[in-house]
Amino acid sequence: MTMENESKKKLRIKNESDDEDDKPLSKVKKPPILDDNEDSEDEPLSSKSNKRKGSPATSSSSKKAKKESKIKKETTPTPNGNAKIRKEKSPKLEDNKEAVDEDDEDKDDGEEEDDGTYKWWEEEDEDGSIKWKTLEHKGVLFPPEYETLPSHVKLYYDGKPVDLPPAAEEVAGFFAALIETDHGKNPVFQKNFFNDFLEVLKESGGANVRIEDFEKCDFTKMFAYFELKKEEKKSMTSAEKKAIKAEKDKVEEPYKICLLNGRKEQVGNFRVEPPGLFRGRGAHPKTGKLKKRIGPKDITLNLGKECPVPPLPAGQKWGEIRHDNTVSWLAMWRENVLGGVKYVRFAANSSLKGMSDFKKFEKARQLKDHIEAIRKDYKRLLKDRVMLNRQIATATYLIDVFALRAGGEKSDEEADTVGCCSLRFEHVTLSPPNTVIFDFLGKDSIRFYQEVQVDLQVFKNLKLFKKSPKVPGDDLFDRLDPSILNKFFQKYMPGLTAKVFRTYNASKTMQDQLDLIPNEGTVNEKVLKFNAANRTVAILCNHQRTVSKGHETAVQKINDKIKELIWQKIRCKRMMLMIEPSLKKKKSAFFEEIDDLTKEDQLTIHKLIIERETNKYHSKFKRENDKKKEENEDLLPESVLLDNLKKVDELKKEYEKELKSGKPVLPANMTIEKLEQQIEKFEQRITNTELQLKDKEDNSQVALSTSKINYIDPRLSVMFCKKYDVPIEKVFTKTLREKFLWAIESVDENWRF
DNA sequence: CGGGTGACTTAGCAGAGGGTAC
DNA sequence: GTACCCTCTGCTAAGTCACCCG
Repeated sequence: MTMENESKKKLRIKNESDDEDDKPLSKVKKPPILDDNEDSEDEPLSSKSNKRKGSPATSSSSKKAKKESKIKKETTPTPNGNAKIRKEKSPKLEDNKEAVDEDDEDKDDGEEEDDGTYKWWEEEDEDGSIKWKTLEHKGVLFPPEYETLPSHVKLYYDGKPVDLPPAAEEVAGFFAALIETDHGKNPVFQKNFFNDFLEVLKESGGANVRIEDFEKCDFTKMFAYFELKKEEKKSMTSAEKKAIKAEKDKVEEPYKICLLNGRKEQVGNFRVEPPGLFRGRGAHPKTGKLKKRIGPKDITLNLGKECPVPPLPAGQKWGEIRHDNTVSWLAMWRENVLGGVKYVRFAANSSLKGMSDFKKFEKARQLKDHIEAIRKDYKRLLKDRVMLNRQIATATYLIDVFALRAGGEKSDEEADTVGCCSLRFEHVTLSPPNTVIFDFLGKDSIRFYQEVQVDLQVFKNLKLFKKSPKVPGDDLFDRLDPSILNKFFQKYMPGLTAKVFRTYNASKTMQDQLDLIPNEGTVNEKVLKFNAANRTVAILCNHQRTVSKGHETAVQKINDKIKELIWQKIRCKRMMLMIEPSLKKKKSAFFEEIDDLTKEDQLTIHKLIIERETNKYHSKFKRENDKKKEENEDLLPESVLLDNLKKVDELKKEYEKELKSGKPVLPANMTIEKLEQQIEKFEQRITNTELQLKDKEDNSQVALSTSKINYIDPRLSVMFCKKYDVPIEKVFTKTLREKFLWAIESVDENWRF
């Protein structure tokens, strides 16, 4: 990995001198065309290539760009009434009001009277940089102290039991719990864990046995102990479980809510992350490293000046107390593995989060008014003679059409994943005339694989960007990074960045898909259609999930079910012919399928049925006898079971005969009409089951939730529900309903994205 | 003026919890 | 009532983007 990165860097440097190639392009005097309908601001675009070539700096672009966007803000016809849903003078709500909270259900009869919940979306919006006036909360909840294992549970080294100091035992335990998982089997994870483990062991005084080789460590006893504990927990009575839950709730309670400007709001992650082993995604070089325990001294609290500082046990102190009302976090600490900052924030249903969510979608909606111009421009710029402009245009195309992420640069301390700007030579394969194969790992090391047709000029450009001397490891967009791209976007619309395209295209796609759904059928059918629309969006955004363990068998089961239904149907048709042989000629199409199932197929189905029946009687017998045993009654004689099994045996014989003759036994009183009805029923069930199967298959690798939570404007879902008479619970879970309350309350069936 | 980093959104997964079939 | 399965929630890693500082 290091090697790769090394070579990447080298190649990049080499690239700079390869300017030769594009000189014909970049030398051209002509200013970037983008500006032709703007006044005359070409600098921001050429800034990076200027830098690369070390040309005399242009008078700082960023300030200008800022100024410019400000000017634009004023001149651009503001996207009108979109910004506010409803306006209201809404009083400041000086305290006392917060006495009412959770019981909003009963309260919302008179919604003009906004007691209960705070309807921020009906308020006048300020500039947004001040997040709060007062903020009061109880701080954070720390994980419990480590409890040492019973003395008989130990790590074994080279066959010998090891006495570990508690600190080291804890770390060993972190690993022991994972030995059966992919992480535990990952050599990088093992190595990183082991290094940190040895360190902790040394610091905590060492063990009775000298430990130096990971391979000689035996964690199985510890693992078994954890498994045992899990079992114990599972087999607790529900009363015990309830008691534990109640205790947990009680401890959590104070932390759950805070006071924001005097109003109650929920806190999100008030729990400090417990120590453990870092579980990086994909091929993360630091995966397995020890994530250290965080104490009060590591925590910075953020709250109002006048608010009481949450107390701590004697002798302990908070790391720092801040009163920063320009940020929306309540507490913060630095984490040791990546050196990043972790925050305690408001919950998703809080007004602050809701507001910024609303703004996000409004911004995306605003893009509607500019997208045409942007597309027109980038199509033109694809042929621009300035290399940078071509790269900007091509990247914009990829972001717009394939919903790629911006793709910022990453260090080699992280997994090697890419987005648009960081795409490399090897991630794109070109096949004339215009087929492109994308194959790379994106965010969370999720594979992006797509074989697509692109605009001819895009194809040519990609070819140009791959031109020798570029080789695998080189950046495709060697002039580009997200900040250049975003500066380009800001020219069209203030606040427009690469990620807005994803939101826009996702919501736009959803709107278009919903428009195609006819208002008919049952609620469940409509929900299925809704999910299908959702799935289109999820696919666009490449939201995946790993196929669940049981998926394969579940699919097999459904397939068996379908086969059996088909068999039943065919059987009915055969019976019809037994009653009325002349039908075969009269309705030949109808009877076409009667020989579709092979003997083997039929036999398999028979076997399945027989097996099922046998099991049924066995378990019935057992169940009834268990009950009798418990009630001290006489047990059923074996003969009861045997009688039932005899019935199964007769059925089996019947099937055997049927298989030979091709003729089922005709039940008494059977008529053509009855059979027709049955066939219809079977056909219905077959269609339903097939739909169910398709849904399952289609969904097995696609995660719908991510787009529903982050990309699809919730007002679309609300609109759908109102328009199609679908209860909102069918598309939003309880948490989502809370998160999207602002959307649920503010739109009707005519709303459009 | 560009690299680092703070603050925020977006992401998949594990485990809890709740519903359903037997 | 139990086993199983699927959905939902909580968790925390991994992105994006703006701003700050040397």
